[in-house]
Amino acid sequence: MTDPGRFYLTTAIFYPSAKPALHSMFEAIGADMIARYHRLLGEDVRFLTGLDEHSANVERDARNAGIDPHQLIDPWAAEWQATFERYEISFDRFIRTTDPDHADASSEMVRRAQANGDVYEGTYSGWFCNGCNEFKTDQQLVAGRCPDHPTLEPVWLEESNYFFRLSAYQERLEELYATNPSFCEPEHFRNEVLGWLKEGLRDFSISRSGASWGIPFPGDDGHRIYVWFDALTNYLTGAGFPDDTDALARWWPADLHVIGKNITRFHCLYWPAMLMSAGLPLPTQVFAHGFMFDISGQRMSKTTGNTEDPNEMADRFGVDGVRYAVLAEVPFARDANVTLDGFVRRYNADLANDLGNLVNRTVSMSARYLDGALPPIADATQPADDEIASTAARVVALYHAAMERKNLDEALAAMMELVGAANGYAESQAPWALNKAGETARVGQVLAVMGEACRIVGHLLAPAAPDAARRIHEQLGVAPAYDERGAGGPGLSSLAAWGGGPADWRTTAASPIFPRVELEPVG
RNA sequence: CGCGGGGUGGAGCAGUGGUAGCUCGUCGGGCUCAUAACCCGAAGGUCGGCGGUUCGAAUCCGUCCCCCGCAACCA
Repeated sequence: MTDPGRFYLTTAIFYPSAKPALHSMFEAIGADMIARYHRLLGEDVRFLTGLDEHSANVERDARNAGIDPHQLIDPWAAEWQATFERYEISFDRFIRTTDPDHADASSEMVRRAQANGDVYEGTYSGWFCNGCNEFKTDQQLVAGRCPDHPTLEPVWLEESNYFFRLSAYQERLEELYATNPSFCEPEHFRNEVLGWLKEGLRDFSISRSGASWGIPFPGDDGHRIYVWFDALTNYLTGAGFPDDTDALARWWPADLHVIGKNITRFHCLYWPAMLMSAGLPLPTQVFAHGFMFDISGQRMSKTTGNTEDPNEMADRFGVDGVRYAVLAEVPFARDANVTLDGFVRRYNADLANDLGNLVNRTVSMSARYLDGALPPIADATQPADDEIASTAARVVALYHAAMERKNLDEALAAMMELVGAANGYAESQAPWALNKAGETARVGQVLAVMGEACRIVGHLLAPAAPDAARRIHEQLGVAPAYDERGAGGPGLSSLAAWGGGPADWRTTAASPIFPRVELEPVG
């Protein structure tokens, strides 16, 4: 039984290159919104992300450059971590699979599988490229040739390596999904997993010989641990496995693995089987998100050059702008076609025009008409006022429900509904006209309602765009209720309750929080 | 017949039996507190094709076409 007050979540570890592309940031940003949301709920959150560094490509590129793999990868890792930090990804640990404690964890997982009789020596066969010095899958080969070494004929090679007896877990995995279907969400990806399960599970290879880059295979120095016992185990390393029993008791099993939809097979079948073999409890849920595609439906990737540079985007419309635009534009559970212009339009429409302008007009009028002093919200009792209050309550409920299902875009759409209602309220109440008519008391009530709506919106925005949320509250004159990571607050239900504003509420000076961004001229 | 997802106004999406909705864009009007922002209204779709069930189908059934993903260290 895990402590309901704690929440341990992870992203997949990223396959490194010189610097992260937008699609990698998408997963980190989505997971970060979930992490921050749970901190806002008052939970003790641990958030793990990092890099998967034991790739054959890294070894090969380093060898070609005549350097140690670490010389190649360390600057990359520094660049990734810096970008994650710039993007306010509130990780507790940035794990690298080359970290020493991770080698211990991976080795221990292999040893446990061995002790449980789930590891055997078998024969792996496949197309081997002598240029790359590695096996290639059918899909990697282009017209039967290695794309990197088209002049070389790949050879069919067999090598002896170690296998994990996944097939032995067929029934237990079937039982897992029969009793606990939400282990894999969303449903359409679970259906796919169930399909694979129905087809029958095949043992998978867990070692490679001949490589020196990687974690030595326990009991056979000629082999390195291959992929999954290395990569998946990072989630355990990040929780203190195997030696830090206190941390492990606190954080394992994980509450949530956020992953890309392409690796559901490994997280939803391999991983639980590995944990069963090791005698460890299973995570609560694996959530697979969709992908971003460019406008023509092409998958974004560095090779096709159709991805965006997250640092350039942040230069253009701010870290929070990018975070929001990406989260709002892509349904987390599904694929989406995206464009840079689409992100800019989303930013302008939602953040600059609707939300930013709402805050700006509220704070401006408060300063101009009331010298910044907002009266108690309890004075605002007209039907229109009550209507905004009930809209706020309904929106907060929708927001929670959407977050519970990890429908991040839906949560933000709910937030925007309150923004829209508040802008409509401003129009119908017209405090500028009331002021002209000398109805000062009513002006105060209307602006108090608008300020209160903005205050709540700020909290709902905080997991997605933390810095912008801080600035909104600053201009409203609302003291920070939690730290920069969203922790230490009284809980979102009290923060987002109508009437939770400061007792003696003083707004400060208005200045645009989300400046409009011009669309770049075509061509 | 391998498995899964998808095909809805110019773009992106919601909608699983009862007058087809949202956001952006476009056009018209209003307001002037505000970031040329905000508010209201309008135009625009035979819901991939065909067949069927039903009083009634985007929604259920059948069939066909097209797109995407899938045991790979690609998010």
